[in-house]
Amino acid sequence: MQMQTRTAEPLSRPAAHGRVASGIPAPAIPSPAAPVHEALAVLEQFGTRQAVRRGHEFYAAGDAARFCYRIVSGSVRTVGLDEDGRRQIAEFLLPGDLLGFDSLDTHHLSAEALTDTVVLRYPRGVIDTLAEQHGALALRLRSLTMQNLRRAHEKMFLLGRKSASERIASFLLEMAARAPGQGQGAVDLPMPRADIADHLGLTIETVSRNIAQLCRDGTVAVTRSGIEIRDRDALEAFGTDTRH
Amino acid sequence: MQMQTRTAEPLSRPAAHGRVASGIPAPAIPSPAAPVHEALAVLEQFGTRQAVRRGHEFYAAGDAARFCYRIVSGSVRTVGLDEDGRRQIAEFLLPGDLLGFDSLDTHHLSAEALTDTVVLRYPRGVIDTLAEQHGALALRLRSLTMQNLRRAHEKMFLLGRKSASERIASFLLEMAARAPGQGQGAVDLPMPRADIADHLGLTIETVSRNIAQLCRDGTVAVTRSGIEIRDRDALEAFGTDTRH
DNA sequence: CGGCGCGTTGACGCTGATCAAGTTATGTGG
DNA sequence: CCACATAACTTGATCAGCGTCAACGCGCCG
Repeated sequence: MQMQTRTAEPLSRPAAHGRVASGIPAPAIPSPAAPVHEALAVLEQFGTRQAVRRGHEFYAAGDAARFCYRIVSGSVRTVGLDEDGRRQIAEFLLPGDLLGFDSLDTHHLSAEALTDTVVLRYPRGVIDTLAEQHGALALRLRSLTMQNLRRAHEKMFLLGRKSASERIASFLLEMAARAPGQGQGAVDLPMPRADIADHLGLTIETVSRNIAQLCRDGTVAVTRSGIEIRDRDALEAFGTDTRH
Repeated sequence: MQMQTRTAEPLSRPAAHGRVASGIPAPAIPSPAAPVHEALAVLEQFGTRQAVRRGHEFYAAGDAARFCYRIVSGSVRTVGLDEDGRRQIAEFLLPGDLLGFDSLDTHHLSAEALTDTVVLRYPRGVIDTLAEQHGALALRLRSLTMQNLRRAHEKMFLLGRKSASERIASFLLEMAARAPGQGQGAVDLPMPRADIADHLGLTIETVSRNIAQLCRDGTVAVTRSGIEIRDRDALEAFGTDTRH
């Protein structure tokens, strides 16, 4: 059972039940973090602060794409669901990442908060209008979608051609690269094992076993809510030469 | 050993050897086929006709993205290659399809002609300039990239979550939907089995076996350079209920 | 304390990869 | 036109990687 927050806008909702929201309008907040391209700066003044609780969704597959978001704090997953219940997580989003810029009319994936999350929310209409006038912004948005497309192709390669151990290693290295504290060190994994599995096209058990293996080798250590990379080289080699 | 054609522009080349080309400039050709959106019509006048022989490439991964293309006739594959030699085919392109609109600076995949192919070629610079002025075109291009992104997500689901037989069925149905003569009937498969395998994340043998199975069931029939769908419903069900 | 969500570990079996022939198309030079 | 070479495809036997099923441990919250 979920407690309702007492705020107004019903813009986020629990993944399967009713609607719970916490939207707080806020004017013209300058970029609080993350190196976002200058052409996107024009958007800033139209951003509205919004908080979404863990497990609740920003939007569902099939919803009209009325807003775009930038993550301020917290983390998000974009989820595709099959009629058979099979799940595919397209991507995990961390602070600074942009969300919902990849749908013009209708969202084809749903977006759910992995942890309590705060975002800046931009109305679609404003973005499209601005883009139409501001050529540089339009180009920037196109470039952004292309980056997503490139990442999607890399994921297609990972899913189609890599072994389970390679997938795990790639994933951990990717998360490490995106983490605030670069290089060797702690990597936060705000998502449960099931989400990692559904992202990598594996099962929970396989994910667990491979991480356990990395632990035994001393390549990584599991921490509360994440891992710590002990031997980056070994992690990069995991699955390519460690043939079993 | 490959014979050189005696034309000028070295814009296509054999997949691994030297350079062979057949570029014939042609002014202002109106859309010869395919329902392309009107906003793209402004591009038409800048198109240059180019022929590429089977097995030769339009561009390689890492090349500067100097041109975009529209397929007039023939067929194309976009290929990602790994240092270990593992291959991933991102998509197959048929007449009417657009190629190379998904890279701003550098191509991250290579594009190779599956069969002798004719395209209309557009210079990048012209497209970007036009897009900057012509808001509707910019929007259309963004929408195009988003469509590609959506297809990429569907492919991620296919690769991550579907069984071999489901992948084959999905692929054949997709090709059937894109074929000129819709519905039940002949589907041309201009690509070798190896390409289908590298597209679906399978091996040649598995592809062959599954198609053979469909044949035995009477669901499809193999023709020279393609298949014919005999029972569309059975094909859609293949792998979801036919548990072996 | 007991239930639940999450994670780990083990035993087993199936799907699809691998290895190995063998057969049919495609093309090339005599 | 045929002989030959090579690529493309098919088919079978075997194997292993990973999924499935099951049990168990742990932390959290009511």
